[in-house]
Amino acid sequence: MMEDRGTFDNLPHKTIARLSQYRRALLLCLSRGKSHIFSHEIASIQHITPVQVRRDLMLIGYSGTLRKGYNIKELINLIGNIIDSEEGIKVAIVGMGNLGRALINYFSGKRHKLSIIAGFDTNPDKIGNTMNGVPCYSATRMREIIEKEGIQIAIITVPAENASQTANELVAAGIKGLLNYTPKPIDVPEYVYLEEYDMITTLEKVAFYVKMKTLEEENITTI
Amino acid sequence: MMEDRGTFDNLPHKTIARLSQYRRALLLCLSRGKSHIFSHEIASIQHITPVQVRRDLMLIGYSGTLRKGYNIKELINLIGNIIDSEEGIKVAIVGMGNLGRALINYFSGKRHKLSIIAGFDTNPDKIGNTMNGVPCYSATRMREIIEKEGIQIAIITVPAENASQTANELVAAGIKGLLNYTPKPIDVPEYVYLEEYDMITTLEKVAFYVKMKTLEEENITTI
DNA sequence: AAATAATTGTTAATAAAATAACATTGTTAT
DNA sequence: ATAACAATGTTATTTTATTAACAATTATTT
Repeated sequence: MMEDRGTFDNLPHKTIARLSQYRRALLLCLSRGKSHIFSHEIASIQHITPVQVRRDLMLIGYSGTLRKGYNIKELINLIGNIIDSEEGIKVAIVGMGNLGRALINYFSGKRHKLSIIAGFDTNPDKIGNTMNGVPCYSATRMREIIEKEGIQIAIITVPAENASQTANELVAAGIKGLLNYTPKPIDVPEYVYLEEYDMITTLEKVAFYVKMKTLEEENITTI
Repeated sequence: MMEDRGTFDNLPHKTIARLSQYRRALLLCLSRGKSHIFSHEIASIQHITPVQVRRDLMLIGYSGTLRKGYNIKELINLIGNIIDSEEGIKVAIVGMGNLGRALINYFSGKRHKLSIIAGFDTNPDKIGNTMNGVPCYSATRMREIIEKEGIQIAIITVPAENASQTANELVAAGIKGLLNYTPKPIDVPEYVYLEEYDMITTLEKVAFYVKMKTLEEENITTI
C-alpha cells in the first residue's frame, strides 16, 4: 500500500522555497485576524503573479473556495505537513561570529519543528557562554554533541579558510544537511544535502544589474 | 556606431552569478602561481560541469587555447570588464547589527571596484564609531550621506519590522540597487534593482530535503 | 431570472537553464 | 607520418520554471 507521506518528493525546488515564504506571509495574516486569503493577495506580498501562487497550491493539492479564497489556517497546516519534519529537526551553527549570531537572532523561536540548539566555536572566550539562548561548545566537541543531540543540519559560518575542514568533520559526525555561508565552495558526499550561499556573489550581481541599468539610461538619453 | 560596452546585457542571470564565482576561484589560483586553467578544473571547484563553464565563457566571448586551457589573468580581466563598473560602485549597510558587521567583514577590501563605505544605525552607542573600517552614521543622515558620497547600492540588515520604511527612505535618497536580507519582502519602483535573500527560507529548504532523504532511506530499507 | 464579475484550477505555450552531442584542433605517442 | 587522445567551442536536445489562456463556478447586480 502506498504511503501518503513522501508524495511531495517531486515538487519543483522553487516551489519549496515559495511555500516557506507563503507560510510566513500567512502566519502574519493570521496573527492580524484574517481567516481567508486570495491568490492575488499572497502574490502581491511576495511580488509574484497570482497564477504562480495558484499553480504552487495546485501542486500540493490544496483547493480554495471560489469567492472566499484559501483558508489560511488549513493552508498553514498543509504547508507544515509538507516541509516540516514530524519529529522536528535540530540545527547547529558552526562559527559563532557575527554571522552565526545573526542567524540565531533571525531564527530563534520562529519554528518549533526546526530549532538551532547548539553553536560551536574555537574561541575560548565564547565557549561555555549562551548566545541568544544557544549554548556555545568547543569545536572539538562537535562530533560528540551532534551524535548525542541528534543534530541533523549544520550551518557553516566559520572563516572561509576553515570551511572544508569543518565540512569534513560535520560529515564524519553524521550530519545530513549543510548550509555553507562561506564564500569557499565545499565538497560533500552525495548523501548529504548541501546548499551554498555566497554573499559576495549576490552583492556583485546587484552591482552588475545596477551598472546595466545605468548604461541603459545613458543610451536612452543620448539617442 | 555600436558601443561595445553594454553588449552583455542579455547574459543569463545564472551566468552572471557564476562569473563572479569563477573570478574568485581564478584569483585564488593566480595567487598560488597558476597561469592557466582547464574548464574541468574550474568546474570541479564550483561543483558544476565543465560544459557549463565552457558555455558561460563562450557567452562572454572568451577563448582558451587547446591543451593549455584558459589564461587566468586574461579571464579575470575580462570578467572584471563585464561585471565591474568602471568608476567603481559605493555600497552602504543599513543596520549595523550582527549581520551588517558580518557582511562588512566578509567583504572588506575584497574588490576595489565595489566597496562598502558607510553604515547606518539608530543605536547611539554605534553612531560615530568605525566598525571594521566602515564609519557608522545616524540613520537620520542616510539621504545626506548617500547623496554626498554617491552611494548607489544599499544592503538592508535592519530588523524585519523596519524593512519597508527603510527601503522607502533609501529609494527616496536615490539608491539604484537594494539587497534585502530581512525576511520581509519589500516594494520598490521598477527603476531600482532589488534582490531579496531570505535566510529562513533557505534553512527550511535544507530541512525539507533532509526530511525527503530520510524518508527515501526508510522506504528503501523497508522494501 | 439573466447578465456580469471575480475567482479558482488546469492545460497549453513559452522562456530560461542545463545537459548532451559532436565537430574541431592541436599534442603526444607509436 | 599516423593514430589516439584530450581539450575547446558550438549546436541541438532536454529539463525546469514561468506565464498565458481559458473553462468552471458562484456571488452579486440588474
